[in-house]
Amino acid sequence: MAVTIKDVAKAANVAPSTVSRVIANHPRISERTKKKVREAMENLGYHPNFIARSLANQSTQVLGLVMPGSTEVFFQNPFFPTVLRGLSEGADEKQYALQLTTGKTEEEIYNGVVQMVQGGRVDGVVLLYSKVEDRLLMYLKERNFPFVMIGKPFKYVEEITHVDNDNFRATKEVAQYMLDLGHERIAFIGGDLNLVVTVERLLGYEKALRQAGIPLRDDYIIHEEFLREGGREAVNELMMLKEPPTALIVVDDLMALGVLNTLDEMNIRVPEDISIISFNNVLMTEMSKPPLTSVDINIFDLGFQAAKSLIQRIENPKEPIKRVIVPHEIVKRCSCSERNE
Amino acid sequence: MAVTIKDVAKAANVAPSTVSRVIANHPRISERTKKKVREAMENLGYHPNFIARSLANQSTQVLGLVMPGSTEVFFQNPFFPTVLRGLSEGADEKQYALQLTTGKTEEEIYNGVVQMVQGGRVDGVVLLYSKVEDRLLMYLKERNFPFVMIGKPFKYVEEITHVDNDNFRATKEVAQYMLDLGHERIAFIGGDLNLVVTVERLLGYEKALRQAGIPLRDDYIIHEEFLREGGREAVNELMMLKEPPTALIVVDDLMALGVLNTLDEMNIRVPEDISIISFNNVLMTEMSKPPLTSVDINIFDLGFQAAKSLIQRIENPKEPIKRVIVPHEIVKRCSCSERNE
DNA sequence: TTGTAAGCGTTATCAC
DNA sequence: GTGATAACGCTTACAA
Repeated sequence: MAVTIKDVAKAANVAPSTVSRVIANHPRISERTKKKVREAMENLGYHPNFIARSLANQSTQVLGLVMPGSTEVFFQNPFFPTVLRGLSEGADEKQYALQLTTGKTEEEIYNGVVQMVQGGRVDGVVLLYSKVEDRLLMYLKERNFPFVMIGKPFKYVEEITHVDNDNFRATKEVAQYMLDLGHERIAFIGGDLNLVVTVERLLGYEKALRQAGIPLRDDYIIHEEFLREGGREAVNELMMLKEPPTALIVVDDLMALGVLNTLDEMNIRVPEDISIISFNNVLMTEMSKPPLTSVDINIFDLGFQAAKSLIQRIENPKEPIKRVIVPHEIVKRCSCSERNE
Repeated sequence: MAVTIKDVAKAANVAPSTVSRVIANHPRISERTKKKVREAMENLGYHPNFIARSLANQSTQVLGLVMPGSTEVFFQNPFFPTVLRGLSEGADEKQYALQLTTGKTEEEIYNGVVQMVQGGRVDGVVLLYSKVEDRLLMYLKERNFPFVMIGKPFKYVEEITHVDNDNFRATKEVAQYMLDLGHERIAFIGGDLNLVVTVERLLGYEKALRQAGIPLRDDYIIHEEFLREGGREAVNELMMLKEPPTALIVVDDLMALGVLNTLDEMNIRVPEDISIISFNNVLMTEMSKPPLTSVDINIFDLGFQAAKSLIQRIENPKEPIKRVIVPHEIVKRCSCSERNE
């Protein structure tokens, strides 16, 4: 059995409560006893028991991370490890630990989170996504349980602490960039329409075109659920059109890679024949052929800020709801060029 | 305040212990009381408190995951999310949760794990790597704390539960494959020499060449710590040689991608001028130009088996140490061809 | 079959 | 300043 606070107390000839106070660095404890107790702790190799502490405190110093339902797809995306690294650093700074939800289906995940929350395993929860329809979100909101969302809430924007890019503006800028290069036949290859990020980006794209007086075409807007394969599919559809686009806006680098591959097989050159821009700016964008122009959304920061916001929310529940917008930036590489007629 | 076992007891007109027994599905409880209690739980919306349970049981149903010191590099590798998915499924099956260690430096991680372990936060620990020299390993081993390693232990192979590929044999096969294609000038581009996997693969490579009667050349063996950049570096060195190799064995797909890029810049064609094979068979290998021949090491399974082995170890500490070897397979794509003189 | 009560390792509220 | 003691929510002998 491990050495407890009582053992230390005995060894140092004080009461357990005194030991507890020394650990907490309570102010009114004489330096002498502090030293005495600390020595005893050292000698016995004492380490505080988190579980007991959690029970007494009603707080665990653990943050729960919630993946979207389609774990398999999500895990494949370089977005995940990077945001995780950000979360990890943010949590670490304040001495919080990270716990993952497991579960493959949406149902399993929901139940897992409910257990986590009601079971008192975590002090707060990070939603790593934002869906249009989300039971879990409603659950957390109703309980008033501390949570933060990475992405923009579909509803209740003012009532939910979240960390996000301005995806609407980013995509508007991206479309404008293509317009400035002389493109007019600009297609949009989006992801799962249940994700708010897809919606936001689509709206930004539409806005830019509309402002430029270019009519929107349904056949230029495609949504694919899977990343790599999705890219292939989309290109196949678009290139069959009588008037194929000369520029593509792709909502994910991985998908863009699929696009690039398929285009290559079709002997369509990038950027000479068609321009491509995508989102996330993950490592691989540098290594593709040609290197992809991509919007850096600061994934690490998304995670880092989310952890910090959540912890703040946990520790100061009275403070007002916070929204953090992480800046983005178009990183120009070699996949876009002026339109050649 | 949340609803507790006592509230349920009151509502059902039984003692708290009875409620506890119902939860545990204790055999000698009458069906009638079971029903009564369950209804009360339902009505009150009762959820067991994991923390309290953990304290009473001295067990948390949580597994700790330990990253190698160089978190940043590790997170970038597609290996990580895949192994995590495997761990997640393995843990989920037995209703265990996953907790991550945070911390950037090796020192921070070490302390984090010690806290986790001594603080009773986790029932067992997964080491996601195997290093030649490892303080943490020694620490866990000395305490006899349940843990499992993904990779081959450098020492105490018989005494440590681990899940691994047969990397020695795999690399021998890979080298043999190159030999069979007529290559004799085969170079090896390895990773961090502190990782056992690098060592094992190097040994397999050497063995194959020696068996074929081909003298080992120091200048054909290169080790790089970082993945992408490492690939570039290595190619630069190798191609400067008077007798550059005609085949490359690269220990990581990501590194191989860097290799491919650099080669392309040098106008060296793959596989016409040089053949390449790498390890891990991550998604990107299919998408590179040309698609990479790679050794599938079943990363998901490594994680899955690790979780299962660890849980078994936790629940049956008496059982003998287990070693699981996950099979590998060379997935032939387009980056290797017969040697052209 | 069920109830009583001690215990898990802390923290926190009183006293002194 | 420090020491008793109750409390956190659950499990588990031991009784009944």
